[in-house]
Amino acid sequence: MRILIIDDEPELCAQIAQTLRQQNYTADTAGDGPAALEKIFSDPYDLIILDIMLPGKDGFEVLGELRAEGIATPVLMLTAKGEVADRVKGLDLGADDYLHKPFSIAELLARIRALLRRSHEQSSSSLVIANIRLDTNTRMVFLNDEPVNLTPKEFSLLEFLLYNRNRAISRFNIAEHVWGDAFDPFTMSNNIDVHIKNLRKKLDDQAGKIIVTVWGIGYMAKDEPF
Amino acid sequence: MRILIIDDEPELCAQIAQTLRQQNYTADTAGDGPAALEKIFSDPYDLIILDIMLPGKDGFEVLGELRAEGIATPVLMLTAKGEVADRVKGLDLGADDYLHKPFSIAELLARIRALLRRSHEQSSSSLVIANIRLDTNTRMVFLNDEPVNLTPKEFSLLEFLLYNRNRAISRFNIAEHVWGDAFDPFTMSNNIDVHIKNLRKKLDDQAGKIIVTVWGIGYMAKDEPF
DNA sequence: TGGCTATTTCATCATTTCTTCATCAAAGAT
DNA sequence: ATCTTTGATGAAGAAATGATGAAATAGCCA
Repeated sequence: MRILIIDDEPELCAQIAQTLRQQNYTADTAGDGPAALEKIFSDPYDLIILDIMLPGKDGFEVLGELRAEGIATPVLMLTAKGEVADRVKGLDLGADDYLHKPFSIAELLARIRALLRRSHEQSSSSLVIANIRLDTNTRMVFLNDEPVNLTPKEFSLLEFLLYNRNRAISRFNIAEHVWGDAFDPFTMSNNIDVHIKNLRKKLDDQAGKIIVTVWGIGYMAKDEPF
Repeated sequence: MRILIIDDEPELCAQIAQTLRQQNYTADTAGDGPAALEKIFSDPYDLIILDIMLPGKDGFEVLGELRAEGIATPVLMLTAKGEVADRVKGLDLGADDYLHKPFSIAELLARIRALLRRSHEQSSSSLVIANIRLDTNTRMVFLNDEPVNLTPKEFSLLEFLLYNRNRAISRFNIAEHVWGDAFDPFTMSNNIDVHIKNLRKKLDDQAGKIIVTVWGIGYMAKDEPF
């Protein structure tokens, strides 16, 4: 699950992002409206945490632009002001929930779970491809109904590939989603390739039948032998 | 057993919560309807203690929403008014029992036990895994039919793991369920790990055969050696 | 209060996972 | 066919995570 945190206090952003990553979400941050919108448009998120008070373009404007573009991602707004007027304004614009600063991390997590459940409640928690089944709830993966032991990174990587099945995914995209902010776009290492290799090995994907290499682009999880 | 107390008097909430924790329940509290619903939806409880008089959304509304969402958790309603009308209204919505304020703690505990017994009487009170048997009623644990002496926290932890057998459970999840509100998400201590260690020792789980470590996530109680 | 037990914290060690790097293999271009 | 670019692989060091023993603190009961 990808979550974007939009707040002008870097420490708060970092703290929330770190907590979310510990919960196995993929968390990105943005310090102002334009940066946030750019990230959202370039690749959609599952949830957006949006502070009302932002320099330049404020939270309401960001929310308004989002909805105007037809992006229906759930938005959890953070507010220091407790006025009803703000609340109403946000609701009109399509905010999904509110949280007043200061808040406890426990409460934030509870709201996030509630919003994600609400928006995803029709979807199953199992991603299946060929003889592989990945359960996003229990974080377990089965190969021919036998559990496979994946490391956290391997799991997230496979989850992301399956989530985008039959679509070629660039390494940059993978890094962005699976590693989030914690990834260095200038690294020369072939870190991702190594994880792909390990995944293939564990999934007995000897000929790269399931995780296909897309030359010059990246990788793809393939359903059918086309 | 997780119990949620919904009342707008913080002292009463705290007092009940403390009493329940002494009885080895996991008790959370909520001061108003929305906060309560949030908690209930984000993770179900075994019993809900609900005051009728709440600021904003009253107890009946909360109960109505719960049942509308298909949540069948037993609800014990607290009421200061003794009217028959209220009683009928609550029963229509699916309240399971009533208690008139002021009440004695002893009576509250008796009702709680009765409700929990009633809601769990069809299900067995024994959780068995490998050569370990845990009885949720008597709070006793047997290893090869020999009683094992577990502390309250150890028991709750094992109970929770067994209740979620063959599912990887995160430390956060464990903390949330076994410690409830009384847990600090920012603690740096490895408290849970220590309890796991002690459990393994007492259960003679030398190679971590029963309580398995799920790297990067948490722990899992494993049935079969797959 | 004092003594007992349970719980939490802390420091350290052990293990697993992640990243990097060097080298080899494969695909595409000329 | 050869060259260039891109991907695959094995191994080693770095980093992160978990296990453990012991000490400190908190909670309970007489």
